[in-house]
Amino acid sequence: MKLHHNTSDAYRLLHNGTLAMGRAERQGIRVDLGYVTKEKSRLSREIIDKESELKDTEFFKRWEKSVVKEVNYNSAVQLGNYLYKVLKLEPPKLTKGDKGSVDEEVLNILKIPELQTILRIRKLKKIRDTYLDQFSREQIDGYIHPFFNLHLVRTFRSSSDHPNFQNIPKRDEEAMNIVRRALLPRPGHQLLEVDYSGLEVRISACYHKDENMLRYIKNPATDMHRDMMEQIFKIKYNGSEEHRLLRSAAKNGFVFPQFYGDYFVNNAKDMACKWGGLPAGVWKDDQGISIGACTLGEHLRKQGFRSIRSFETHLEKIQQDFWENRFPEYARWKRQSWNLYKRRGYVDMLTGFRCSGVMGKNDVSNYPIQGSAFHCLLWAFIELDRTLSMRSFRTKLIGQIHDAIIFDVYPPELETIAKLVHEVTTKELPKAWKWINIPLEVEAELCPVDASWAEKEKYKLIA
DNA sequence: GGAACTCGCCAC
DNA sequence: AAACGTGGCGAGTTCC
Repeated sequence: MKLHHNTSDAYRLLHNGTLAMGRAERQGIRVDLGYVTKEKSRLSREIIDKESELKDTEFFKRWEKSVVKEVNYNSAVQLGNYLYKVLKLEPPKLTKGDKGSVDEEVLNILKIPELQTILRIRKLKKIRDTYLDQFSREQIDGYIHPFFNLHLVRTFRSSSDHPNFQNIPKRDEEAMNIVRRALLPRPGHQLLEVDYSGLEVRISACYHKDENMLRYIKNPATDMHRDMMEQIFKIKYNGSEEHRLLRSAAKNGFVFPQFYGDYFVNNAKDMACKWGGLPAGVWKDDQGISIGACTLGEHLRKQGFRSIRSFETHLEKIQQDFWENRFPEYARWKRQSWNLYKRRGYVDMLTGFRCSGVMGKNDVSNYPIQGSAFHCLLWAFIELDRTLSMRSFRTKLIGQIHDAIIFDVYPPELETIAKLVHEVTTKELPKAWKWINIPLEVEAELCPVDASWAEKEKYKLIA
């Protein structure tokens, strides 16, 4: 596939973006090296403990007897052989290469206590070897300098490496705390993160201009994920913890995958496994969906769904309704883009970039949205970087995560910075790019002075 | 000893 | 008819 920055606007964005990224790269991010060293050895101690716990089991001794050389419990191949060939268990799920999978989901399903130990070790190793190790390896005088590449990604998004600053743990509480605790502001400064809310969904609306989608975006009283949750589970949203969980199942298990081009069969399976706590295997059969204790399963059973089949059929209808009635203009835009691509061999982005070459149906609609959503962030990043250097602020931009900017803030400048960021990201950008037909919103998080990136708190940019 | 592959897992 | 988009990186493995 080929990419072109075929307008001077697109060229300038890449040119100025590269310069701005370069400045952030040179600034770098401060690392607490003493902490990293101590934390790595603490993790190593726990790994050794768990290891001896594992090696002490009958499960492991049988494994040792089954192999000629030494057992490596970190090896997916060896674990797969042991579970599915020696112990002759039925693989609940296969990998892309058609072998028995041994990922986290599968190991949880198998209900073998020793596999929990392996999962624990995997997690600790991930934290130590992928994140903390990278920080100590890449740091120079106590600062890491992640690269932000603008020339590597098919969609004209960015990527980051050495170390990758764009995949630092966030959702897993423990991993998040351990890893982010290592990243600090400059002495006497504080870290600030500003995120665009729902940027890709909003940018998609700039392409398809779907009336119903525009209503959802423009009216803060409405919530498409809540509506989808009510439709899928046939209940009225009441804001309880349970209902919030079901809303997130609807959002991340149906709405977003549908936008990206997934379909109801996968949605049903995925929702059942991830939010219903159900083994993947049983979904192949026409088995009951109330196995185990699970919120989602409970609700579905109450609604009269007795099998995966019936839930699938239900989601099939919802999918139909989703594209035919809820977002018909979005669906039309997807079809039109695909037809246009088939005639011309390329798709253009609203930001002046062109993707051409062999693309799949989903790519044709996903690439322009993903790319130009990032370009919004990039435009704001360039503008803020320019203003901050021109006015000799001591606050610096130090990184970017697709729809978020990370600042190292000099506290006396905080209020000025907050106003400026809000102005540039939500007001100036739509003035510069007339095709933005929706309001843009940002959310911010701020760490206390001298506190690590683990200590983010919600922060209002404007009063 | 390195390239290229698979698998698993982190982010948006 | 077909069926989820973009990355980086570590460990294990195989091949040259």
